[in-house]
Amino acid sequence: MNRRSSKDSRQNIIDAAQRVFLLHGYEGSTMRMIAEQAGISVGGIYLYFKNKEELCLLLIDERLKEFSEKIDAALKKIEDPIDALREYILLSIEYAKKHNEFIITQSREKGFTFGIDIKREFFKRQKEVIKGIIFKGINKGIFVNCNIEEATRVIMGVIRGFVLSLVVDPDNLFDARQCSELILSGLLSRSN
Amino acid sequence: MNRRSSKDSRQNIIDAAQRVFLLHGYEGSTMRMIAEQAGISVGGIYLYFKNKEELCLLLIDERLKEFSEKIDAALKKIEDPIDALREYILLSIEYAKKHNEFIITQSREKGFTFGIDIKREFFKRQKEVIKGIIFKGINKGIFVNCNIEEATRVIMGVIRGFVLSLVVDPDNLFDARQCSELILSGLLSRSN
DNA sequence: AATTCATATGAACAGACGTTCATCTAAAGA
DNA sequence: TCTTTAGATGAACGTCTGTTCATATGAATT
Repeated sequence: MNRRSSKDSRQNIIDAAQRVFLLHGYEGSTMRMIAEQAGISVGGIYLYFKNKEELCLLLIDERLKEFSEKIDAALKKIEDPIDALREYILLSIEYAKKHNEFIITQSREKGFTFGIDIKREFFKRQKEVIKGIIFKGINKGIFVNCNIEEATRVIMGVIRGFVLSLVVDPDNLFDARQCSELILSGLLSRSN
Repeated sequence: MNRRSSKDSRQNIIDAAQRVFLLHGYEGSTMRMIAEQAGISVGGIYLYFKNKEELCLLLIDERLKEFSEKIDAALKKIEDPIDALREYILLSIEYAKKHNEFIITQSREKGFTFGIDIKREFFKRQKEVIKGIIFKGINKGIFVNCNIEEATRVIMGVIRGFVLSLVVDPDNLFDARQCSELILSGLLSRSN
């Protein structure tokens, strides 16, 4: 039992948990698995985290924040609403490929409460981002004057469709580019 | 301990399981819960079903078959590919509202691959149905000449997006009608 | 009434999991 | 060198779950 920096140990646990949750999901991951991956005892985890749930919630929070920052950074550099929306969809789908496990996490088993506040907050913010892009597009006369709320829901729904397809039918994923073009031409384009 | 018809008891268990899985998901449902709902002892369940997994798989199978039959019956009466596709999407989304618990099923050991063989078979058949509609539409000159495989993937992805939204963000569901119009106009329509 | 049959019961079992905590130990400080 | 500190250990605990199986019981038959 070597003495290690508590900072390192904490990070080791976090990294290990990320890997284990990714492979096995929340319920399928045990603290023993995570401990092994982290190279620390199972009791040692509780020196840093209150419990399994807190550990997972922290990861969810981090990942979703990370995504939001990525999006903000990317959109800051894009002026054209068409390019912005296209970029949003593509980034979303790319991110989903890596972190879908935190979106479809066990909400049902915990009575829809597990991480639900974090996710709701996240969805709310993403919704505002999309609405902002659409609104700007309409103002510039690029997009049709549509129901922004509804268009936003469709876009988010489509991205979620990709997420779920990753999980249940990974051999049949639609093309991210074609999908963004569908939304641009079918939902928002003035060329109709 | 009253004597009951074994047939009734079996059905009671199935009905109860359906209700419990719907509310709590697979992992969140215990055999004790199901037994209570069915009005039978927990050991009594094993007189009819081998185990929890078999009970759930049977339900998944039944529900997906039921849906397929509904779809087939409805499409049999529709000649126009536009109406057919529209009907397909609407029926899918309506059914998802009632039975999404069998599409997003997760177990501790198998994660989302629980029941995956049944689901794969189901997806395969639905894919053929959609492709059939698109193919007919193209032949009649109603739909654009597109990549049928990819169009099918997009359609299935969009429906899955609705399914997942039901679970993680039920307050923001897109409108089924608008969505089917999006697909019709943005993906397949010759009016572009 | 006694026996058989069909259905049911629920305590007990085995296993698994998250968590606790008495104990340990190496490193740092006095 | 001795004491303190910081970090770690892992067996044990309590709880829960799926499943088993010895036993029970009411209805039907003899």
